Amino acid sequence: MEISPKILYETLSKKFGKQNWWPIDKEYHKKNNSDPRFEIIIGAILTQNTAWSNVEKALNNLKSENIIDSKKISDLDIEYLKKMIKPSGFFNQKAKRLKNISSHLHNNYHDKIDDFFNRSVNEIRKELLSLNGIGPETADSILLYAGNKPVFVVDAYTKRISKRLPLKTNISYDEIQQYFEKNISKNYSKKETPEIYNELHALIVELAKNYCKKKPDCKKCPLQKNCMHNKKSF
DNA sequence: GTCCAGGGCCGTT
DNA sequence: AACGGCCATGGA
Repeated sequence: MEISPKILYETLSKKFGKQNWWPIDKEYHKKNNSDPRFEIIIGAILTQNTAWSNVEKALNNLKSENIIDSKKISDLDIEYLKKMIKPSGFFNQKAKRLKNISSHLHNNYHDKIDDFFNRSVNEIRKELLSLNGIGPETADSILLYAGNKPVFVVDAYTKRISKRLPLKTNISYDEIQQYFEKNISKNYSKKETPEIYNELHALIVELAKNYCKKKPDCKKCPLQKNCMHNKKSF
């Protein structure tokens, strides 16, 4: 059976249900009158090539000191910040990256995340990519999950699945992204695309963690009928 | 002990 | 343009 991003989304959402990304502690932000979008920005950097369970430990350390805040992080002693985020790994470079984007938001937008996001996707994306430590996936995660922009996030899992199924796309970041966005925007209304991108990326992560692993577990995979990966003819 | 995780940078070819 | 080494912790 022919596979497309649309079929992928329908099949996976039937199998796994709603994913409710980005995982966010809403109670914390209500209590502290802080902006959950900034927690997403921080989390997007901390989770670079890192298991989310480790990111949660780092985020909890920051929350216990109530420093999920762009001004506070840009003022914070970097050695102290390293200690706080240590469980998330790569803490030397990540501490720099966190201070980097925090001071950018503080200096240029006076910590007003609304002003940062209230522009065109292209403008925001270019600005994010210009910051050291923010590549395409981190930028797009911030755009989609914090900014609610219609941007599909490509990660290592998406590349792996695209290659195995295979989907009719090359494996570069931009080509896969355009392929998904073209197909989804063709099949759904403009209003619902951010939500579809949100779910689909999270569903792909779920699929890759449980079935389409490095060593694939194809026996009960929900895409077995669509996938050519372990078929003899392929 | 080994492998892997919701990447990105930098140097080499 | 493409590729490899590097960054680091914690759970399986």
